[in-house]
Amino acid sequence: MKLKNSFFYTIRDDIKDEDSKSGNLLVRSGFIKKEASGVYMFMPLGLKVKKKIENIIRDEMDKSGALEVLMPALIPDDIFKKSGRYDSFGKDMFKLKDRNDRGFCLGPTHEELFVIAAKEKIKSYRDMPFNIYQFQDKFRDEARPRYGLIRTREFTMKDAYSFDLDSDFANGSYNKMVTAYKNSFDRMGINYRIVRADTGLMGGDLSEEFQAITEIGEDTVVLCDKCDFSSNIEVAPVKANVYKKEDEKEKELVETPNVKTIEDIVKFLNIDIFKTVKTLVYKIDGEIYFILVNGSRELNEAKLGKLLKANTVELATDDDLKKVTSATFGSLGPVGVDVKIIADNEVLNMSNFVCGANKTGYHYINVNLSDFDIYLSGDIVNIKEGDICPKCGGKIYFEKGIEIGNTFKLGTKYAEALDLNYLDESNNLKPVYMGSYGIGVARCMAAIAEQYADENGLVWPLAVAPFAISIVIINTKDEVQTALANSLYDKFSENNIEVLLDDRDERAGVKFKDMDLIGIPYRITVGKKASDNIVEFKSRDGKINEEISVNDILSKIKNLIQ
RNA sequence: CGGGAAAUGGCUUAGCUUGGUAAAGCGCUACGUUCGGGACGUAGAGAUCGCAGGUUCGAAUCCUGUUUUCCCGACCA
Repeated sequence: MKLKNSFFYTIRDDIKDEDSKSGNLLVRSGFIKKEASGVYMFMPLGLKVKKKIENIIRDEMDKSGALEVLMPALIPDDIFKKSGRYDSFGKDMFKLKDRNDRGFCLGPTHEELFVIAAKEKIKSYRDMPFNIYQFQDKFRDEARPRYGLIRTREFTMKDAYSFDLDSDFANGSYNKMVTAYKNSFDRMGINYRIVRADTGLMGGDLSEEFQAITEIGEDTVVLCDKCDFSSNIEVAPVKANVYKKEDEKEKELVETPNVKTIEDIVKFLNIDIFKTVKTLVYKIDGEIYFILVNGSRELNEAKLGKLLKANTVELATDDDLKKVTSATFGSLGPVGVDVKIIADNEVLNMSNFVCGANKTGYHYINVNLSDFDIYLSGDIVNIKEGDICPKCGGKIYFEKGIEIGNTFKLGTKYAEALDLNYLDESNNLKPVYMGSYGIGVARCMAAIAEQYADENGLVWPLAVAPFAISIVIINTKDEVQTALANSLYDKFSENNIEVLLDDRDERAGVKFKDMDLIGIPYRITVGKKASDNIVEFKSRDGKINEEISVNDILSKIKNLIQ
């Protein structure tokens, strides 16, 4: 590509309303442009990077034996009604009607369609295993698009689906995909961790996420400083602190005016936060519960929901609370209330603790488990930094992550909902075991931009860079320079090396700044020494900066890019 | 969906408190001087100030509504 007279632009100023590093740089460098919240155009260089990422993934998918297909984005809504996900997606689904008033949606995901496709083939146990995948734009009307390409409403996803006879075969297919994913992300140069995750809307038996480690990630990745434990915080098991058992004292009512929060009570009574119990009020499937956690802990609603096998878990309102006690938030506790009480495991280890007295402005001190009844207990809190690793006893720390890939063992959930069965050797009808596997293509692009950028702009790893080399002509009026630069351009092109020629009539500084901003890995500068057949060779990461003879340049670059 | 902020030439912003129909830098056009890390001078083009109402002799500015965008949170494969 030659820049003169081409569709190429950069923007000098920071972009208003594009605060993330990757979003800002990708827009400034002219790779993408925002059209609406969470909706982006891909410009020539941006599209090139996107395609590179897709091709790496495609290559690894093909190597794993999967076959590429393409499903429609426009999908009749009744198949989502049949699987039950029409309602569970709710407002996140873009819904529309055709001219005959038939309901359609823009596909938020494609499990249902792939099941229908698979039915065409699967009749007998001889028809499996296989894995089919696609690159397809997904549409989700996100409540809050953000961070440039990281959370958008239309995005390209590589989604794959495996079909197997039973759980063991399904595990084999699953592991193949994990390998393909590792290879893909390694080739892109992404720093990532594989973490255990919640199965969420997809359902199924197991979910793992590939989390790119960045400063602005949406997810909290839980890691151990000693072992390879890694988990999304939403499912990280917590090893409850064990406290020294004290002799039980008699509980005592104390006046605590204006004490609302745990911090207030810790200050007011001058006690250790670990001696306090926080009481939260939740409405779970319509019923009010008091939830007890140690004062230092944060409740995990997903864990709570799972413990009760509940469909809806929501914070109770003031009105809900009035039905069970006259006390207000800040003075609630488990003693003397006619409400089911759910306690975190850690609370079971506590004694002589402090909690609200269900009388506004009062707390109890020296409360013990014998002072109230616990309906149910379990692990219902978030792990926190400094906690003991549930696997090895090391120390837990957090990183922020962007979910770039996700793998699910779906089991028979979709096969049963959508009647995907096969006949086994003994002529028994059995449900198919599925797996589903997604990679967010543009998220990978954003994650790489986040991980590799510096103060001058983007720094693409070679594998995903829009071009391997840029050639800058210092003085376009100098015929020697122009001729040399063009001959180098032709030579690289002939050797299938992707090259960008900056032949614009701009001052040298402008071109240098632009080449840095768009992050081309290698740059050749054709300047004063062109007449001596000498050019400069520089790498974007700063590791190489030298003068080199044009006779050596091709072999040098071939060596670098293999 | 809760909380916060913002919307003014292509981009980034000033002006708004205390109403008098728009300003700067960058970018763009022309000419000249420059020319190895986002040059400088001169002269230009380019904005019904998000939209709709209202108050007023007069609204970018005050009031009401509305739309859009970003940030924090909730939600989220």
